[in-house]
Amino acid sequence: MSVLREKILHVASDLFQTRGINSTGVDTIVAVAGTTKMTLYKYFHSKENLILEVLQKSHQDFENWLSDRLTKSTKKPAEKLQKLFDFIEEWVVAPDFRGMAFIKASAEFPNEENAVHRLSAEQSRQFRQYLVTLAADAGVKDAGGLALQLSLLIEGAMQAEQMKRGSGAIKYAKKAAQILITSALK
Amino acid sequence: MSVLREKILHVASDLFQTRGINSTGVDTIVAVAGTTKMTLYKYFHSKENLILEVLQKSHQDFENWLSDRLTKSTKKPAEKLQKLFDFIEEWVVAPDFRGMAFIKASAEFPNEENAVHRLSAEQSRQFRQYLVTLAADAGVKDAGGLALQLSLLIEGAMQAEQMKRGSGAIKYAKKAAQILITSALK
DNA sequence: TTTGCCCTATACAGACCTGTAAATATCACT
DNA sequence: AGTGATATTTACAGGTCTGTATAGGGCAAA
Repeated sequence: MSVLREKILHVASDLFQTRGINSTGVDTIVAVAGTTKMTLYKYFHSKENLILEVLQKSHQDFENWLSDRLTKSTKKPAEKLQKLFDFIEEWVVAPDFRGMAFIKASAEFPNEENAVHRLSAEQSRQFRQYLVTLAADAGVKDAGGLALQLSLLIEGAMQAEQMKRGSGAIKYAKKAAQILITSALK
Repeated sequence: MSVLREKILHVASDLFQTRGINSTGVDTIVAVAGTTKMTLYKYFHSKENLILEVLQKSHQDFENWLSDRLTKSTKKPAEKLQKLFDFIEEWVVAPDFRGMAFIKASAEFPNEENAVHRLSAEQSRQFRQYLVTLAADAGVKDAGGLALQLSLLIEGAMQAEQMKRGSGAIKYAKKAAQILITSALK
């Protein structure tokens, strides 16, 4: 894959998170990436297409990172659930954390028929599904229920942290998760 | 206050929620409201000003409604905390629910120095502060902690519900809240 | 040197955006 | 009838947006 293509993806991702998607023009993207619109439109045929690719990359990066981290930390399914929030916290307190991409995207494109909104909803569903397998492997009875609750805590904490850095939301989310997990395992 | 002024506020609030703030032009607002730009700019001197007023109105409407509902339901502080999620659910499942305004606004204006972002953050803080008093009155020791956790659940559930209506997120948020409240009261 | 390929530079079309100007219309009140 | 406040109409200025057209630069391989 072209180096320019990846550069554009990376720059666009950064600008979308820090300035908002609709407030970031393609002119700004190519200027920061050090290329021209012609090249951008060669690789991504429209801005909407670029947005969709940025979303997918962001989501994949996050899920890959989390999944790697979890599999390397322990092999016992029950412990994975316990470690989950440690890694989420690690992700959130990283200096380049800018919020969860699909949450912002769905806010900027509220129309349910819009392609960006649909992808965002799909990614949210996918992430929750990943939590379901974690919970099920750990022996939780209502895995779907616990996964949904944990996803609310995670997405809520990320939302809170990007709204006000250092709010400590993730710390309390972790404590809440501990209680909910313990309760669900009984 | 002028009837046209209120009409503009109402229409803008609706359009901002359903189409997004940046994607809604003032031309569209005045067309739907049945008036003209001149009138809009007489009452609200800029679009940013209009956005800020819409945000404040939305937030006040929500807090007034919730506060009224709670004070009328019971006088025992401990019961208020229990009833809280019943009313939140009632609010969320209403057919005209479109998500929490300040969450979307902060996503569309991520810059921390932006006036809209700052108001959103302030409203988020304000809502959490309201939960703190509820928890404190109910005799919770770490009222701030529980309030933060409940706010994560509420904002997460609202986010999930506006992303996909009828997701049942609020039901599981309620169950989680029950567990967290019980645990915090011990 | 020529061919082919990737990228750049620049300009532009057409649409939409916010905000304003100036003249006109409506209507209540005196 | 006349006055003043309020709202409408139409037009426009100046800017930004997405997407495209056109011409050329740089470089590797034949």
